[in-house]
Amino acid sequence: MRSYGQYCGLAKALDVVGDRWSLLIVREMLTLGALRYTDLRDGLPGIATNLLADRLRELEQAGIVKREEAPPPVATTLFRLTPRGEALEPVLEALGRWAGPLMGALGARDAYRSHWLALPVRLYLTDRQPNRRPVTIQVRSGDQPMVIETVGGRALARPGTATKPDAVLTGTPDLVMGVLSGRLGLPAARARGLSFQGDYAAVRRLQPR
Amino acid sequence: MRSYGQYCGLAKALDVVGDRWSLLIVREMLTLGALRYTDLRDGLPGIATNLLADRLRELEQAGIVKREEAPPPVATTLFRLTPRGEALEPVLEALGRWAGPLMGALGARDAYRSHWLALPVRLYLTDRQPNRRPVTIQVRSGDQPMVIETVGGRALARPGTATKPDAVLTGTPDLVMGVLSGRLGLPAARARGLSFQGDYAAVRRLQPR
DNA sequence: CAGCATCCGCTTTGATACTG
DNA sequence: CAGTATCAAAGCGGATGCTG
Repeated sequence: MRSYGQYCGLAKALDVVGDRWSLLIVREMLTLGALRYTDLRDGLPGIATNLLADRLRELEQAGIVKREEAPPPVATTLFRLTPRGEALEPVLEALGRWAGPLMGALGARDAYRSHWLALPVRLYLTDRQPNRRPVTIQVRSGDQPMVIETVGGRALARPGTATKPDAVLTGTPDLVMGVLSGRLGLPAARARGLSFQGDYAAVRRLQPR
Repeated sequence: MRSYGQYCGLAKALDVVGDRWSLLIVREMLTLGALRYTDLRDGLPGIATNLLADRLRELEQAGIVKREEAPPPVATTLFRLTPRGEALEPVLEALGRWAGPLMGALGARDAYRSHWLALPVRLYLTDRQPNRRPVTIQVRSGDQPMVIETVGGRALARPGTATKPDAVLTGTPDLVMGVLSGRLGLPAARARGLSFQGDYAAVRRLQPR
């Protein structure tokens, strides 16, 4: 990106992360940690491969991303956020929170990856009964199953399958997100196609903050 | 901006405010309130006028900016943030905070407008002795004089001149910002060309949070 | 296959000139 | 004052090719 050439913090920040795709690349690594080039590409549907390579170079130059050689037997390149890159979390949080009202029904052209659930779950959901036993919720939406677990008053989502989840949500991501956030009641979500099994109270322990 | 086409809050937010210049336009209105087209242009050195017109239209469409007809005798168009636009403040705050380390010495090609001081002062400075009488600091840097005043434990900056300021800072914006933030000591700033008169303790009451 | 680089058409941006 | 018009340059998206 060309510099704005303004002595202003906001402009300087945008000089570095204001390029198209840059913050979404940060999102991927903030969500999943160290990633291979191809994993990044899969998590960023729509990006041109040369742009991904360009951005990774620029972010590396800016000290936001570092490149690691994975040890054998994998022997591949891994991309990971530096501490400076991780420090962008409050920025993504603020933007994501502001975007709340924009997350309506899933559009016909909207791509979705299951792991995109992890960031909002971690940043915006709390466990309103942190002293009871942890809750496990299985989500089936998108390209892979996800598990949401509560730990220490917070909620975390990771790819995987739970053995005995308290609840299972299956359906499009807008319905799943709607129910998890409490924005959408269970009957309304079911009417729109969500499949729900288990204990709804387990879901209601999660609360936006 | 073309949509990323991703069902993810961050991507949806960037669909709306990720365009080049958009957040800087928001900065201007968040800092100064309702503004005329030409005032906006003056506060955004480097923007092409057609781009400013385009962005204002897009931001208006997105419900972030509204257009007002100023009453006579002014009879001009004013642009102002809607509540939805003002809700972007935490985003600018997070980005600005992250940019701290990027605000080194003023670059040869960096433009500067005095009122850019207002946002960092309001968002990052507190009065560490809120119960004492308010402090007034005059800043002379850039295109117009600015006054910083403490009120209710916070600091505010506005264009203008104080009659009897506790301190007066004159010099390049990097030195002024350095001294105000405490990042730069007074002797070091003076050695680099800052002119300081008055009570340094008044400045030291301001503290980054 | 992972990790790019190159090429090409299209869109966006930037600089400047002009207008009601 | 508040834009529109025009045109060149840069950036982006998509396809494809190359290399270890």
